[in-house]
Amino acid sequence: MIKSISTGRTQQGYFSPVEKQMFGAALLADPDTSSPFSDVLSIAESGCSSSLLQQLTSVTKRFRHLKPEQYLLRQQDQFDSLFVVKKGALKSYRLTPEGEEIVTGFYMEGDVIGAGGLGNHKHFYSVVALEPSSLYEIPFAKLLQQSAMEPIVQQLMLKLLSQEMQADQSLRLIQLKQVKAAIASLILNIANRLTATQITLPMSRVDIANLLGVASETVCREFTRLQKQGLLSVNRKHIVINDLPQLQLAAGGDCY
Amino acid sequence: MIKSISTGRTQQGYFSPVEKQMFGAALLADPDTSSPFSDVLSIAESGCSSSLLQQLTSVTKRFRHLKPEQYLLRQQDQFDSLFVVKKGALKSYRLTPEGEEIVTGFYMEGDVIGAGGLGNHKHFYSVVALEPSSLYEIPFAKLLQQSAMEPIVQQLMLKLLSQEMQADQSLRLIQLKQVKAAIASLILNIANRLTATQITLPMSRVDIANLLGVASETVCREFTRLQKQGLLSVNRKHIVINDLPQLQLAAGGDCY
DNA sequence: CGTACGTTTGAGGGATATCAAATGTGGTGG
DNA sequence: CCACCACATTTGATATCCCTCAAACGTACG
Repeated sequence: MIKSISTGRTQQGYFSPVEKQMFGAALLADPDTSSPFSDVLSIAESGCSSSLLQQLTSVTKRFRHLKPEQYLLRQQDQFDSLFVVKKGALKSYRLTPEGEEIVTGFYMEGDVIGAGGLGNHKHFYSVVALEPSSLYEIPFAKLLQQSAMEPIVQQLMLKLLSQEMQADQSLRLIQLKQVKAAIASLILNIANRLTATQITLPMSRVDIANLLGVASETVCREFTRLQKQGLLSVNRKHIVINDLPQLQLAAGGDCY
Repeated sequence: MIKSISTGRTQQGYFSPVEKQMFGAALLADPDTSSPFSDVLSIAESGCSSSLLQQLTSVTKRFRHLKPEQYLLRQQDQFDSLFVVKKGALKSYRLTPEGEEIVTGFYMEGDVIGAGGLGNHKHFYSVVALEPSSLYEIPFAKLLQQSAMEPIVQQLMLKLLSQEMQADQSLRLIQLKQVKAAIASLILNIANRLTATQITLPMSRVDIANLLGVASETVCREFTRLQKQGLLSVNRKHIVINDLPQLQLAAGGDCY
């Protein structure tokens, strides 16, 4: 457990800011249990009680289970549902006209996937599992067809969208950093989510490179450099954080 | 008028993709006129007719007029309203802990501002006018309090959010390009919006640099280089497109 | 055991940053 | 209307970061 990393805030797509409540954990509460909803009341930031979650869990139509390299959805797929990651890790990406992969996000427990496709009823990226994963499926399109949506559900929807928006913003900010700082941020973020100083990355060096828009060799070299400086121990995908304060410093502060 | 640039799609924050209808123009229709709504029926992508616009215009509480360097909103401001640009140009930005400005978007006619703040009721960037601007104000927070929102208005809201999301995505993709390609994309985008081969940039070189995450000198040099290659004529903020096909090529295709 | 693939390391080149200075340009006050 | 100042833009020289091509190295998997 890392005390100083864990700020008690939920991250979206690895890079979300600002949320103060364990928002993701809320949705992760098993739909057929009834008690753990108390965490969640703050979602709508009103006293709206558990009806919100009941609404949601009642519309969580089914679950999806994916093996590594299986696709959750593909670019240009019709938008039908939102997904919330229950367990596992996934990446989303687009292809350039030249066929290069541009990774647009990583998703772990509690993250919401697919909100961006809502506007024009098409997803604009593909999502594939990096490890065995299970997800909640929320039939969003169906919700929209209802003549009048419960206001509290509306608020949740909007919150989901807004969260994905902020995740995108954060990702943009990461990309502006130097590679070393970006990687430090990435490691800190994952460690934060898993509340562990010792993590196993779900994604490859190439995936990280494609997220940051740099060459995979550069990612390797920066990992090596962070290790030589004593901040990390790196062995393939196994990472151990050795000097947390220095790593935070290298990340340029996790302030954004 | 540039034929080949004008694809008839609306851009959001300069970089939005995908929208096929003149979405912005819809909202720009003067609220007290009654006819020019026909363009707009496609917004909700159903045959929902003009009730949508009536809803919207009925809630467009008031207008905001800003002189250059006046602020529309500030980071951490409470979220109350969405804004739609009627005329002018604005930029949004955040400050790094070191006080550097990170430009998060430019906004022109028809663009929507502020959707990202919806989730946690706070705006996460400041927005300032680059030139004399006027905006529609949509009291969004108030809309949310209504016990049941018209489904068609819900759809519009979601579309607005989704559009801002796609704009963010597009911006990320731009940032991954080389500076030359990014600048070419920027010019093409503005020219596209204004349907003119001859444009006056509303933003400074520094603003562009802060958007792309590069040094302002680099932006200058790339402008110069594009001019030397005969693609553009550059005089301060006055830009003339001389070789459209080549410029599109330099942008890496406007495919994303 | 061997192959396939992801990772790591090396050398050289290109793109961009940084520091510095020159050049306009618009605005302000005389 | 002109002189001057403040500021944005442009250009130059050098340093740094990152890319590209290449090869070596492990590690997992058949």
